[in-house]
Amino acid sequence: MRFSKYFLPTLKEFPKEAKEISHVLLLKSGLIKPLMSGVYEYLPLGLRVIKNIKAIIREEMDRIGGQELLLPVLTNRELWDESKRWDDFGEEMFKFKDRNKRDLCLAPTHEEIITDLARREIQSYRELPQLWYQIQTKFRDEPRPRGAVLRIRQFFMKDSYSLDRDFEGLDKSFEKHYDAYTRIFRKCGLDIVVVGASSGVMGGSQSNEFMFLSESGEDSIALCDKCDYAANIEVATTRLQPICGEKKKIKEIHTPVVGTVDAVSNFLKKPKELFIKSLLYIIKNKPVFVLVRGDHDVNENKLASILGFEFRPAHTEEVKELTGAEIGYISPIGIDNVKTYADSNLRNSNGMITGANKNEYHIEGVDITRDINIEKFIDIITVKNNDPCPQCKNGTIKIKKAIELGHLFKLGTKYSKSMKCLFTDNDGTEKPIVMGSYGIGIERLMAAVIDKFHDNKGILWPVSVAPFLIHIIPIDISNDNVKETSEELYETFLRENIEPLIDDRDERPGFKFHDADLIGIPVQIIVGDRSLKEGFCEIKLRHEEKKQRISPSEVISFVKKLIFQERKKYEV
RNA sequence: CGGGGCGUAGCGCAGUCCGGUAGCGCGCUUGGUUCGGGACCAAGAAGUCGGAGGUUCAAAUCCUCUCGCCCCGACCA
Repeated sequence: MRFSKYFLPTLKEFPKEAKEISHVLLLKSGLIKPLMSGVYEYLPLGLRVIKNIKAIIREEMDRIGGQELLLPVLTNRELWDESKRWDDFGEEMFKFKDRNKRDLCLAPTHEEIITDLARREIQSYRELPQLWYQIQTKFRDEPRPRGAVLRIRQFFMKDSYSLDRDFEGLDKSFEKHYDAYTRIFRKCGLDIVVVGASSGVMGGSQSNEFMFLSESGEDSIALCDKCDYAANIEVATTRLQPICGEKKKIKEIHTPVVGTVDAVSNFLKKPKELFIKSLLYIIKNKPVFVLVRGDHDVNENKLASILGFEFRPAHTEEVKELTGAEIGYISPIGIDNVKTYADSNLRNSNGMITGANKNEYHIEGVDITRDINIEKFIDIITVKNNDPCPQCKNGTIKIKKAIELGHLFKLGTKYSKSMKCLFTDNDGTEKPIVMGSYGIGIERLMAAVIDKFHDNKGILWPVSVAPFLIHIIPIDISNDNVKETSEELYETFLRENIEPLIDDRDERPGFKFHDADLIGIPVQIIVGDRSLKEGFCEIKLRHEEKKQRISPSEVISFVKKLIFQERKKYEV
């Protein structure tokens, strides 16, 4: 490709709207352009990267027996009503009506479409298992798109769906994907942490996320510093030492400060873990107390999965009406008609402090078993940095930011049951197909690669996804010697089926070097009059400082060797 | 949805407080000089001042409404 003809609008200045490094470099190096909030145009250079990423994914999906297909993006409401997800997705779905006033939506994912296809076409256990995948555009009306392609409303996703006869089959399909994903991300040069995760609106049992550690990430994950424990903060647990204070009688104490744990603990000069934080929720129109230790917060994601999605924090007035006190001075003590759930870590604690249900008063000496009627102890807190690991003896949890690149779900029979996707097993009975669903966000993957491979001048593409492998930089094209040599190299590489980018623009060297470093093509071949007179070109890897002097006739074989070596780094 | 910021030439911005009919840098066009890390000189082209309404002799500037974008939070496979 000739730079002079290439549509590659690099920016000279830093786009100030961009905060995350991947966002900055995607815009600055002319890979993408914004059209509207959360929707981007993929320019030629960016599309090349996306194609390479897709190729890696296809290779690995095919390797595990995946069959690529293409599904509609435009879908009808009826399908989504069957799984109840027309409502569950809610506003996040792009919904509209056709000319006949029929409800349609742009598919945010394709479980329903796959399930519908399978129920129409799969009849017998003999036709199972199947592993179907698609790489295509999906739509989600995100409340807040952010970080360029980190969270967008129209995006490419590789989604695969496994159809199995039983749960053992599902386990196998799941394992296959686990391996394929590991290979895919390794080929892209990314280190990945696999974490246990919540399945949310997808449903199903086991769910694993493939996380790329990055400060740009929107997810928080809990990692143990001693063992392999890793979980999304939405589901991460801990095992705190129970607080066993002195057994004493409960006693009211005056606390004339704002009713936050922070303020009261400061006022009483008592550590926060001695407090029981009482929160009042309304679950299915009924008030419920939720108790957590003062130094931790409730995890509403856990709350939802245990107590159901229909919940909300109680309003100030409701709290006052029920307890007679402001939020901050409340507790279940003395309030018998409200169910109370406590975090498991509060089990057996005593000598605790909690609200007195009277403004500016707390109670001390609380023994949770003796003084509070607990309906059930449940895992309900958000894990914090330095909490003890729930899995090993002496590990400590560290919280890290991460970008979710892939997600594996064991859907089980959620969709096949509700949509009657049945097959006849060898015993003659009809059974629901056991399903799994496995996604990878393509643009996020691209952003993650940039996040990992960049320096202060620009991107350093790994050869596995690089838009071009070779960037020929003639220093001065008005010099015949330079021009001829670089053109000859260009033509030769083309004949070798390696398409280089050649900067044939009549620009000054510095200008070209800056663009070259910005767009980050792995191998730079610098052709200048000065060095040609001494009989060589300069070869430089973008990610290394050193330049190597190679005579023009040996450039081709030298560069091919270089590329071969670079490729090895990303082989699996 | 809450908080903050911003819409003026292709890009980045000044001008808005205090109203007088639009400017700077980069880029672009033409000519020339240059040419190993974002060159220089000269001449030029290019703007519904996001949109609508209002106040005024006069609005980028004041008022009302509205559309959009970005960032933080809430939310979110």
